[in-house]
Amino acid sequence: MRAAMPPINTKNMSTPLEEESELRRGPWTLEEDTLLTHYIARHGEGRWNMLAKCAGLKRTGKSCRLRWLNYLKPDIKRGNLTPQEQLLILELHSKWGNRWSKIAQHLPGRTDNEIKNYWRTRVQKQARQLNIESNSQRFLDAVRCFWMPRLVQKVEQASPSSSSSSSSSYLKEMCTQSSVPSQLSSCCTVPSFPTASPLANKTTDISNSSSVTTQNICPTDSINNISDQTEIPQHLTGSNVYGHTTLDQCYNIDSNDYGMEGISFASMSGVGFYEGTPSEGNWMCNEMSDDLWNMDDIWQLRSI
DNA sequence: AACTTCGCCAACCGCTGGTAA
DNA sequence: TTTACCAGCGGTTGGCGAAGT
Repeated sequence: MRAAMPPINTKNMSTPLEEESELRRGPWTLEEDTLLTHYIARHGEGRWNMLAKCAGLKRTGKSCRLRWLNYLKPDIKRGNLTPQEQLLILELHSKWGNRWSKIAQHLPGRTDNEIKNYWRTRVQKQARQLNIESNSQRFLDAVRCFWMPRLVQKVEQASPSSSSSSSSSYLKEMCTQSSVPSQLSSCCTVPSFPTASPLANKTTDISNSSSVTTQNICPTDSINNISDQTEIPQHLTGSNVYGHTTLDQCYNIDSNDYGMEGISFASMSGVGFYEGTPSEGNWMCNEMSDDLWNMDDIWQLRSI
């Protein structure tokens, strides 16, 4: 956690109007944090504009609210997102799109800002590296076929105490820990990767691989059944999500092609998804910095 | 050691919807 | 019904530290 610093940058320079009203901007100081925290402890949150004045803060109500919700609130969780949380974000984003606050409601202690930042810095980075739009169906497919199984795997690895070998039990646990309803618990089993060492033939067209057993990963119904009192726009759900086919399709990891039917190398090649040899920087083999979605990692899984 | 680039994330901005007057 | 205000949301910016050269 970065310590709050006094405003020193130009962004914090007050305009004449702001000087007149003495409104402060930029990073919060410890003193301001204390003022806000103590005031809310005594009077509760809400009515932010009034709160800002009454607490003696030279901040807008909006600024106070943001500071409280994203930083000072006692139940804010700090540190990296767990694989469970990442998985949940990917799932819920595929369902709801950029509804950050809505997604955050299912990740206790995490803020919409944090999730939004995660998406922008981690997820969209992968999209950039794959040279595809982060909201495209291709990217969605890639997320489901590679990243999510990887996360499920991580969840499994992180929970060795569980007696069940099925990822669904871990996800049940995950759903129990978070506020996600248990409907999600029926989803997500991991594809069993072949045991042959993958690293020797990274350039092999994996659509030719044949020894993967079929298992389902996160049926859409499970996600769709997440309790949701509000209407979900049609374009964000099911068959119309991102203007494409149903979410279910890619969840079926086919025994012959890793569930790659929607993300085949042939279909990728047309958009630069897979072109040339590993040394040419194609998406399979370039050095992705994010170990959560590194094809080397994915290949290594096959030898587990 | 100095400089540059990159990634993270706190905070701001503009917009929207709800509500009270 | 209209207007003004407020809370909340999602998009964007920019500072800082880490990593790379």
